[in-house]
Amino acid sequence: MIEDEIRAAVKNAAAEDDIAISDHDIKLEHPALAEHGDFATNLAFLLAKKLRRQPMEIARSIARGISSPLIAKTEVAAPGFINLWLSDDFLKKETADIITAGCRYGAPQKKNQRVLVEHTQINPNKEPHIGHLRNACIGDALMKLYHFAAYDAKALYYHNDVGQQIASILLAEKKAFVKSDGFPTTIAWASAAYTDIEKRMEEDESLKKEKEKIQIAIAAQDTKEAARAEKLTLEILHETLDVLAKLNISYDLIVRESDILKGKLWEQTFELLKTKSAFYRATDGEKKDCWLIKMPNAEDKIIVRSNGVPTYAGNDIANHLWKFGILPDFRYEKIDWKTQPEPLYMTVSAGGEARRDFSHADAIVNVIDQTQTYPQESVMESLRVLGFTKEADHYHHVNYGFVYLSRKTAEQLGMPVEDGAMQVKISGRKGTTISIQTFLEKMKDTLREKYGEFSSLAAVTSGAIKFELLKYNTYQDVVFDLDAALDIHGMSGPYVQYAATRAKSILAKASEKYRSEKAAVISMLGTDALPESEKTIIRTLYRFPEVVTASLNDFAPHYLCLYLFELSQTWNSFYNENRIIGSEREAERIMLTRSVIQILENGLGLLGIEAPEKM
RNA sequence: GCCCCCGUAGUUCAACGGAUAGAACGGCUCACUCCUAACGAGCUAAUCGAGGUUCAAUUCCUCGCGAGGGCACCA
Repeated sequence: MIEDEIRAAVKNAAAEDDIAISDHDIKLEHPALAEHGDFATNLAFLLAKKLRRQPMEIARSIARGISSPLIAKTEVAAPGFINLWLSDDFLKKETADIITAGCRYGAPQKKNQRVLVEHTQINPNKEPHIGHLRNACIGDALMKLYHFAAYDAKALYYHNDVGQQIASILLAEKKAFVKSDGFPTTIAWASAAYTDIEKRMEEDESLKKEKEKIQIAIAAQDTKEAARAEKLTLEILHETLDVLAKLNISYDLIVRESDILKGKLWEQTFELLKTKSAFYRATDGEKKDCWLIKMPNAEDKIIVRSNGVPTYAGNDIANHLWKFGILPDFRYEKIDWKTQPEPLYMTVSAGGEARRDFSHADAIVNVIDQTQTYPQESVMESLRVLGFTKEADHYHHVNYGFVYLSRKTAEQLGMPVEDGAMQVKISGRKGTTISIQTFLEKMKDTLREKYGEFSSLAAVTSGAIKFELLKYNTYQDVVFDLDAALDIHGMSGPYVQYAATRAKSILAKASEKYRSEKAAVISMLGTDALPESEKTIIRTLYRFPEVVTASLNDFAPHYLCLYLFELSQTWNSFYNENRIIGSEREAERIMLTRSVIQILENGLGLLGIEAPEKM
């Protein structure tokens, strides 16, 4: 990459000056102001103390020695920055590279590592809402980034089919206080029935007891309750995945919690843990007879209840030991639900086939909301306690914040809004929840009202919602505003999509002779100096690979959103001021247009967003 | 009480310890016979407070204030 070459040039210059530095010392940044160059380094400041010399003097002396065909100009700026300008040759070559590399441009170096990305994992008693969708979008974007970097990445969906909320739903089904007819989907019914039965149980002890019986029956497996739980939760899961499939979000493997139980993964985990002193049994007090894991920075976490049943954290430790290939593998069965892209696998406890590609992970990424940081840390700590420190270090909890709805959006969706509230929290209990389906329909209606029916309506809706959910720091709570998401004027998916569409439209009109890759490369490498307006675009284009790498390293898809928006702005501004077809630099500008389209497509693709031909 | 996260224009968000804190929306202007105007240009306005570390702090440390979350034998 360009940065490595610049580092080498700086290093050589320093060496000439008898200053030994490693690549690691040279921090490069893109200055905020164009007048400070394309790259800047603060190297002189870092060396000043060590060398007992003035930063300015060091900077001058190093800058003098910098020589590279990539660098056109070097300047020293007070109080000691070294500023570098890229050469036209580099900018031209890079633009040509974008066209030759095509959809692979920006891909980080190949890593032969397996990453398991667990995301979405919605409990089957909840209708998927926009908060779940944020999770799915983050997970899916990370998956695409990993695939782009040629990791062996798999998307896992953890299917919780034995929890106590399943027992509640089974009870609700048996009692039929809420009839299933009248609900469009099983999940819509389950969600409503669950809320209803939970309320009733608060007032009725006998219902509670009945539920506990069901729960024990489910846990025992091999019972009719367990069979019903399996069937019903799979039906709900199927519906959930259908909704996500409509947004092109898909998975490779469904891990069923029931299979963790059937495979006795917990029992094996328990035996391992018991050999460690940081895992202990409380002998008195409130937590008498519970097994806990010592937490260095928090209260010790209960892993096994006093009745001997593991908590969720316990099963999750087992789950992760499996992921790293420490515990024996599951069996797998291919499932075909027609609506998801194949192949989609599911764990099974018996039958099926053996596969080695779903465990033995080099790294784990769990997209799980912020409230679960403590249990996640307990899983990580357990790995450490068991001596799997390398695995614990490669365990990443990508936490993300709540999605609130803006007051206006909540009102548009007909949700109850408290007086004076600027934002509305999604809560099943308060009745302020809204399904992804309903949300998407509302967005489509809004677009139809504004622009009428058009071919890319679905792509724009999907792009709008994904971009809006991905454009923020994951760990921040965000306020979702429907109009902002759809606003072509703002920092939105449609804005970026529109920029791509307009560029594509130019290409479609361009003369045939400019369309080939060869023509592109030749024209870009011409000898004329690049006009400033074109340079501005290329200066944004060549940063794409850096942004991809940073997004991946920081688990931060929002870097890509910010970048794509900036590129779109730069492009729109250029488009507005400069004629492309028919200009004296027609060939070069058409090729520039091609590069812009390529980057927008590559970048949007990583976010799971289409760049439509027409809008 | 302990732990975590957050506090930046009126609003929603950026900013790897760097140079004049960026955008977007809103408001106020301008522009629009021209490759998709669903575009573009300009103006407006902000780092919660007090110390400290540093050549340099929105960023790191300490304290305070404010908001959210966690500290379940729920998941």
